Amino acid sequence: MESTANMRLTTQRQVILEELAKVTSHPTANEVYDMVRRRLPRIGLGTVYRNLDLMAESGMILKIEVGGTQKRFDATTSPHYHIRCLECGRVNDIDMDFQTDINTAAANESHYQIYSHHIEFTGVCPTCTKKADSPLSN
Amino acid sequence: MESTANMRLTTQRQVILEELAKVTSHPTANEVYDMVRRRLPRIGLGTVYRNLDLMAESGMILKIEVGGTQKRFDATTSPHYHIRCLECGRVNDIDMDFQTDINTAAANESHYQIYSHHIEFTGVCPTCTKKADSPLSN
DNA sequence: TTATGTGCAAAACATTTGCAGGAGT
DNA sequence: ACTCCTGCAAATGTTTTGCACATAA
Repeated sequence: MESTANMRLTTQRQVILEELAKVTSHPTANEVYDMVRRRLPRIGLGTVYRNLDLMAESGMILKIEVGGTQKRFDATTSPHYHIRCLECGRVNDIDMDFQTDINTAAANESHYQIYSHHIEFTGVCPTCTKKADSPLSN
Repeated sequence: MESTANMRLTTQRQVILEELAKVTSHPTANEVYDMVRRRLPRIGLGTVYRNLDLMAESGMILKIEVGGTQKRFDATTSPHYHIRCLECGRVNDIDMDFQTDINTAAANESHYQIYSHHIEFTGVCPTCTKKADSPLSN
């Protein structure tokens, strides 16, 4: 299930991975496409989607399913939580303790087999907070 | 921000709210549309989307932004968490303690103004677990 | 009466997919 | 060589929107 065995090392895949690793933001597929296109102008958006999904399935990267309209991707695969700005949609990491015991608590309350959990905080990022405070904003 | 003051009480809105309150599942806009259409065959999908969004903004219902491809809606507005089945996409409530102190922990780790948080568990629901166990599944 | 809401259809997005040709092993 | 992968474009699925008509207050 987490095998990279049959994955060819194509130029497109290398560049996608490199570009994703360069940033600490959590770009959408389209943002990755824009980044990669600067180096590979002929790459197709479909290829970016296909490869981001494949890499996420194989565990090389993380596909972040937070609120908002687009999925986001993250080269940091260790478990961590995210915070999303309600104004601009930006997503950042939250460096707090991983709640290891929370799955057990949930297992007691449901008949699901529980695999994992994710916490998403919502709020307003520093940049947007400044904008809202500024007298220029209206 | 949470005012229902200017919202007319139309038949469409009453029915949407009633149908949503009938179920404990967390239907997508399209599922609400199907439910409502049995009583109001001429209602438009756009009306359902518009009203679900308005009701969510006014706090009458909850718009659930979990993983998966569609947003979901919930007539239960008290704070609670959700679990999503990775096989069939179904979403259920998790009746566990609300982690009131978690926002403070996150506030210490970010410069965001934190409004709220949501926890989404992922796993396999009882129905899909049975299917996977069954010798008929392959 | 009149501002707001509705139905319908088209548009706007995000994502997936089919296929002919291209490239890694 | 032989599969797997890519670019391109079309298709799909979800949500939003413009507009003429309808309706709650």
